[in-house]
This record gives sequence, C-alpha cells and structure tokens, in this order.
Amino acid sequence: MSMKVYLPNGSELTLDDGATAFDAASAISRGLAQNALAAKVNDIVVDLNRPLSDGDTLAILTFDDAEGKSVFWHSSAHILAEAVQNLYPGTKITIGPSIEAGFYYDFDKETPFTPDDLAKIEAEIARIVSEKKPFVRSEMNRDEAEKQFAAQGETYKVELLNDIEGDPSFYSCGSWSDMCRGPHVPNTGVIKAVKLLSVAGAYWRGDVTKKMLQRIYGVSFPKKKDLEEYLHLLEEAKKRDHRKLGKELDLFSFHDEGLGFPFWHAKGSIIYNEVANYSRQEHFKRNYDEVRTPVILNEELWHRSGHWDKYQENMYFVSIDDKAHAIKPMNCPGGLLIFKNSPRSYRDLPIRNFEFGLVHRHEKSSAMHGLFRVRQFTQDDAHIFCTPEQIEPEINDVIDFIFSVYKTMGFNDFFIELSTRPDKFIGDLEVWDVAEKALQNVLDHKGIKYKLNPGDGAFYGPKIDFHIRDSLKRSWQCGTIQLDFSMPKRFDLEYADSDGTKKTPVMIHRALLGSMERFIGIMIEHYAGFMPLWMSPVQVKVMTISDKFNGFAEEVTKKLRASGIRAEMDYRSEKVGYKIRDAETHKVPYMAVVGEKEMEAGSVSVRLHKKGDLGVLTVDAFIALLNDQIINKKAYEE
RNA sequence: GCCCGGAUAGCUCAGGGGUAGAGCAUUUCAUUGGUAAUGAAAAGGUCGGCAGUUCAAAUCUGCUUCCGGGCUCCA
Repeated sequence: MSMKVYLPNGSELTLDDGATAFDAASAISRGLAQNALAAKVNDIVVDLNRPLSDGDTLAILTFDDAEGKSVFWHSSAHILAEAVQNLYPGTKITIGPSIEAGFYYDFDKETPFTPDDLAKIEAEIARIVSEKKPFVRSEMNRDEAEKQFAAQGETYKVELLNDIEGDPSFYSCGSWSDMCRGPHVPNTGVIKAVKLLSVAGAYWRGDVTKKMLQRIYGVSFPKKKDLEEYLHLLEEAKKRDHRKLGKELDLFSFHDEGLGFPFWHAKGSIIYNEVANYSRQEHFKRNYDEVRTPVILNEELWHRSGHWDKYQENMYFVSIDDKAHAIKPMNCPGGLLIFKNSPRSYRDLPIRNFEFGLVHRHEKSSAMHGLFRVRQFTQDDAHIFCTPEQIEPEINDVIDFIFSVYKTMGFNDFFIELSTRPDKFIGDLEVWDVAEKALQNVLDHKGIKYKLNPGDGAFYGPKIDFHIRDSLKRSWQCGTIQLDFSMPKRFDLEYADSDGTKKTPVMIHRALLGSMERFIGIMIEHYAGFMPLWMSPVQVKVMTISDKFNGFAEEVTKKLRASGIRAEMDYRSEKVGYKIRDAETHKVPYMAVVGEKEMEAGSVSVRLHKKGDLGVLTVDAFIALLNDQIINKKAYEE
C-alpha cells in the first residue's frame, strides 16, 4: 500500500504506508535527509520518526527554518540539562526553552555556577554529543510520572505536571530523560557546536516571590564554522554598542553625580538637535502645534490623573512652599490643562498638541542601560484631542507619520505590538472594548502585521507600540499610540458639539521616536556610529598635505561653515595619512584634502569615509554636493 | 529589589603579598610629508571607597559604591 503526502512547493510524494517524515526526506534527497531536524506535518512541528498518513501536508525542517532552529536549540537545552545533572548530582531541573538566538535552562542548585563550571559543562555536552544518542519519545501515566518525579526529588517537574492535561510525554537520551512536549532532533550527534554564553539568576516562573534559579544561556549550531561565525558576529555587534561609541565619539556621558541622567556633549547635542529640528518640521507639515508644559506640577494633579496611584514609586517629589509637588513622569496632565484652559468647539477638533516633553522616572538602578533606559529623557510627545469619529483617521495618520519618520531615520526593520487592558486599569470595560477595537481596526485596515500583547496596555487605555532592535537584537519600545477615554473625563474636558451640547473629547497620546535618548542610542547602533551626513556632528574634516597650505585650508573651512556645513580643520603637523586615519576612526563622513594643486585651482580633494578618494571638486561644487545630501537627508550608498 | 561577574593612566587592557606596566590618546622637539599610523622625548596613577588579616595589601578577607550580563519592572 502506498500513500501520498503534499510538499510545500505543491508537489506530491508517494510513500509506502507507515513511512515516516525521515523516509520522506530521504526520498526527496540525501542532503535533505542529512540536514533534517524535524518535520512540520499539517502545520504541526513533530519528530522526524513520526509516521505519516495519507493526505498529510509535509515540510521537512532544517536549521535554515526558524522552526528547525527552535527544535535544534530546544534539544540543545535538553543536553545541557543532562550534562549539568551528570556533573552536579542533586541539581533540580525546571524548564529549558529555545529563545530567539539560542536557548537556556533554569536549574535549582545550591551553589551558583561559575565560569569554570561552564567550561566543564561544555566538555560534558561535547561528550554527550559524541555518543550520538537518539532522542526517544514515550508517554507515561501521570500518576506514575508524579511518583517518579517525587522519588527523584524533581519538585519543579511535579509542579509543571499539574499544569498539563492528560498524560505527559517524555524524551529520553539513553538513561537520562525529561518531561517534554517535544519535538526533538533525531539524536544528540547533530548538535555539533555548543557554546555556553552566560549564567544569570532567574525567578522560577518569572515570579519575584518564588525562588531564584540559576539560568545558563547557550547557543548551538550544526557546524563548528557556524558557531564561529556567530561568535564573530556577536563581537562585531558589541563594537556597535552605543555606550561604547558614545564614549569613543564623545557624544554623551553618565556620571555618579546624577545616575541615569545623560549628559549630552557638544557632538551628541548636534545629533539630538538635528533629530529634534527634523521632528519639528514634520510635525508642522502635519498640522501639529508645539506646546511646552512645566516639569514640576503639584501632587494633587497626579492624584487626579491616576499616576500617583499606580506609579508613585517611580516618581520624584519636591516640596515648594510646603506643598507637595511632583516632577512629571509624563506630559499628559499638562496637556490636559492646556486643553481645559479655553472653551473648545467641535470645529477646533482635532487639536494636535506636540511637545518635546522632558520627563523623569525613577527607574531601578539595575534597570538602567545606556541611553536606552534612563531616569531623565525627552519624549517627542503629542496629545490629540478629537471626536469619536476622528479616532480612526487620526490613528491612521499617526501610523503613517511613524512609518515616514522611521524611513527617513533609516529603519525598515521594526515590529508592532497591540497591547490591551491590564489588570490595573481605570475607566469602563465597554469603553475599553471600543478603544481596543478601534486600534485593531486601523491596523487591520492598513494590513499591518502585529503581535497581540494581552494585558500590556497603559492603565488608561490600549496602545500600539513600535519596537526596534539594538545591535544585540534586544528589542526596545520606541513609538507608541495610546487611546484614552479616561483622562478627558477625569479632567472634565469638554467641547461644544454642533448641536450645542457639551461632549467629552477623546485623547490620543502618541510618541513617534518615543524617547529622544533611546532613539538616538538605537540610531548610533544601527549606523555603527556612521551617522547620516545630515546629523553627523562633524560633516567635513579639512586637512592639509603640509602646513604651507594652512592659510588656504582655513579659507575653505570658513567657506564651508559660512554655508552652514559643520566643518573642522585638522591643524596638526602630521602626514595626511595620519589625519585621514584619525578622521576615519572618528567616523567623520567627508574629508577635504588640500595641497598645492588644490590651492592653485581653488578646489579640494574629496574623500568619503569607508569609500576613499572621490576626486577633485571646486569648493562650491563640494558645498553643493554636501547640501544636496544634507537637505534631502540622504543615506550613504552601501 | 534579586542572582552572577567586573573595577589598574583620558581610552583599551596586562600584571599581581615587597615603591606600578604596555599600546593608543595628550604635551614638547625634529620632520613639511598626496589619501587609514614619521621619529624621539616628556608628562600622566592614593590600582573605585572603607575596614580587616599581615612586618608589608593594588594583590588575600569582609562590607560598600558604581559598571556589565540576566530575572523582575518599564505609564
């Protein structure tokens, strides 16, 4: 008897009855059979040795597939756990999933792992891999499983068992086994290269009230070369770290005198101001008005807004004339007071008030991270007050606005999350439902892919967040759009509608870049410090072949600066190669080399960083070239 | 807040119970050189802070501050 299965490319494959996914892979090609890690049958990822049925759709998963990687890393975590229990008997196992890049396993062990331990564990893993032990799936009656765990002292597994419906499945490698849904790679031998990266504490089930476990992070690959490449990539990524580049390029610093409060140096301030100027222009184009609200406001306001209830621990307080005041953690209450200051008509709506709002939040010191997580930052914030009918078009426009700004900044790779009502919220349930639906509608109508994050909304409304990854692929929230029916009510905002009745406006909180600090940090990493010309702190370095041409070089520098170009001259009596190297390492985009020929012709030799000599241009032509790129905010061609 | 690791010159880092090392950067002198490092010299440090052990601590121990990697948190 034979059966047919359907492959991803639409073709069908005829197999003997009882054939497995591995048999199918072998039938397709020997290479595929060699690289096969798992299979996807009717959209479910399963073990390769699982028998197929007639009519199944089948995809063979290799390390090139995201799901293949995930199985590979999950199996690696199993081997890690076995290695740890072999070396450190009495260590309890918990969970060990695959993650975006690699895997981890959480252990309960009396003494924490040391870096030396990691090396030993790696060696034990290599031994297990060399045994090429098959992963064998089995099922066990749950009572029996519980008995076994109790006998082994695997208390965490008992707890996990309680959350499972039906009988649990197990995967064993030789004598070692772990309760697991699977699937797994065929045998330990496929995991050729494993590197344990770090140890960290992690609460059992992510709950602070529970015990802290010892987590080991690792990564693995089917080939040694892949691991080497990955580790090299990691090293390269670390060189892009904005904290490192911020120091090297003299952009910003942090000091013990004000932990978490960034100091913007001259060069960093230029980037900051260029971004802010650009933002202002774009807001102007889109009919926003810029406002400015105070940094300190009395405490009562924060009670009214609900922030005090929820975030007082993260707020700073000061006393003025014996009255309690708070330093603003958000700009919205100030924005509400501006709206409330004048009578409003439906004809005024939507009102779009934009603000570079300087906020302070007391983040835990352990949470701080360069410019990404600070205690003082500036939001490119806006509050849109509108009628219910205007919600969807306004949100639609904001999303377009964000896309446009991110594009100019050079970001195509970001992702979107829709976060819904949290446990601690204000306002009515029905209103929340309407608000969530509105956000979802806009996203759906625009055909935007997003991840749903249930329970992660702001306390006053649901939100759409825009996340961008840093050089180490950690994601950070940047843009945000939050729909709020509660604050306007709490602050008794109203407008006169066309029928003369008073109505409460809807408020949309939104930020495009989010935090200026965070976004600039992300940009520094994105560009590896090679900022686009328009925001480069130094756009041109003028340098002479010898001191004899300093006079002319000074004229050139002056002329460039008179045209608004940030040019600096390197006066040092060094060879031009030295000055070029210096400019290159400081990531200055353009170098203007001046010698005898240039002085006679009134020209400069133009050099672009990373590219090299572009030839000779007259000073005017050079200025025109620069201005074209600056005004149009052009990116460098790669 | 919790777990682990770290802190030596402006930067990157080596060293290690007996008066502190390198490279780069800085300053000075010589050199005036055509697209990623000219040569020489000088200067630069309470080895994060406090206590303890010791004849002697940058080195060992404890505490503490800050930094890094995670967990938790992130309006």
